[in-house]
Amino acid sequence: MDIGKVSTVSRLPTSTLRFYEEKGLIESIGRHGLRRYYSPDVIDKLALISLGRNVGLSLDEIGEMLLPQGFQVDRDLLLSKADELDKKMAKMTAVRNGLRHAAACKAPSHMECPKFLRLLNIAGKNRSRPKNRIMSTLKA
Amino acid sequence: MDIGKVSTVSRLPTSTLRFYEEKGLIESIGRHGLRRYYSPDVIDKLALISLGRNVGLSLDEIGEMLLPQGFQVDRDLLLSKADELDKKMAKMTAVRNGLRHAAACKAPSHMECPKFLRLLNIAGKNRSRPKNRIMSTLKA
DNA sequence: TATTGACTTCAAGTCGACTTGAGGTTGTAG
DNA sequence: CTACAACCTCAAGTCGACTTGAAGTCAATA
Repeated sequence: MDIGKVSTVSRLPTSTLRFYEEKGLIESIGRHGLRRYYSPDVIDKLALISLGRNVGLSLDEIGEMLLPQGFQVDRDLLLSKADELDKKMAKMTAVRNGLRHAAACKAPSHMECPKFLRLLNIAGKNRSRPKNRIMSTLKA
Repeated sequence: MDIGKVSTVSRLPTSTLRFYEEKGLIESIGRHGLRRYYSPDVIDKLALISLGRNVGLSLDEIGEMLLPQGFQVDRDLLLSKADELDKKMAKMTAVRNGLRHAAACKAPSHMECPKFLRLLNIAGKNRSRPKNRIMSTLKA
């Protein structure tokens, strides 16, 4: 497939595909003249990358885990990423509960509502800021 | 408290505190000369902000929900953010499962392992890229 | 064969979330 | 009363993840 086809089926702009290739996340199977050609396999790989981005992994993190044949590398890394996801989900659950409570609670100030504070303090454990960066807005 | 105290207890640099103030996320209760003074309440608010950042909300999103007295604004917004968190957690669960499977599975290529693909396809539903941006690495 | 639209490269721009730096002010310990 | 650490402002820089733009190449259709 050429890059245009990959772009339409993956729903990613060609600029992003070139950028991913430059970063070593995907590779073309060759060129026809200047033009990149891709194996259809790239589609699944791109889906995996998008999924990773969607759950908050950086391109570098994804790159560490993603060899030509899918997720791989040392199993410990994979498992530790899985654990990180679990931790983050625990926090997200607390925040979600806090939001639902705030939406339901009649208290004038949530900062003084013990239930609200309790919900969020559970998650407040381990309150470190991320070392490098941000996360997608939950648009996804 | 002065900004230095807030910084040490919140574990956020003063530059971040000034930046948050500029964005309207927090406010000082006044000045002594040039120097900002804060009510102790700001600490909880900063904890809420950090928590929000940690689970992937942008400062703007947090700002929408965070009035002087904590989470507030229209309940529908709060509930829809809660729903977004649920959706993202569903994806994260799928990825986590995929990672654990990949770590355990002896198949040479996960891209051809039906179990792996099935795990991730669950999450592959609704595969759109976020409109604006990223998410913290899971350092937190 | 000439055009055109899809491709190419490379450099620079953008956005969110901060951080850093230069240059200035001030509350307080000595 | 002076030194100085801690504050201040404002502009510019950084980082990840892309996007945009200029300028060029080329395969396929008219």
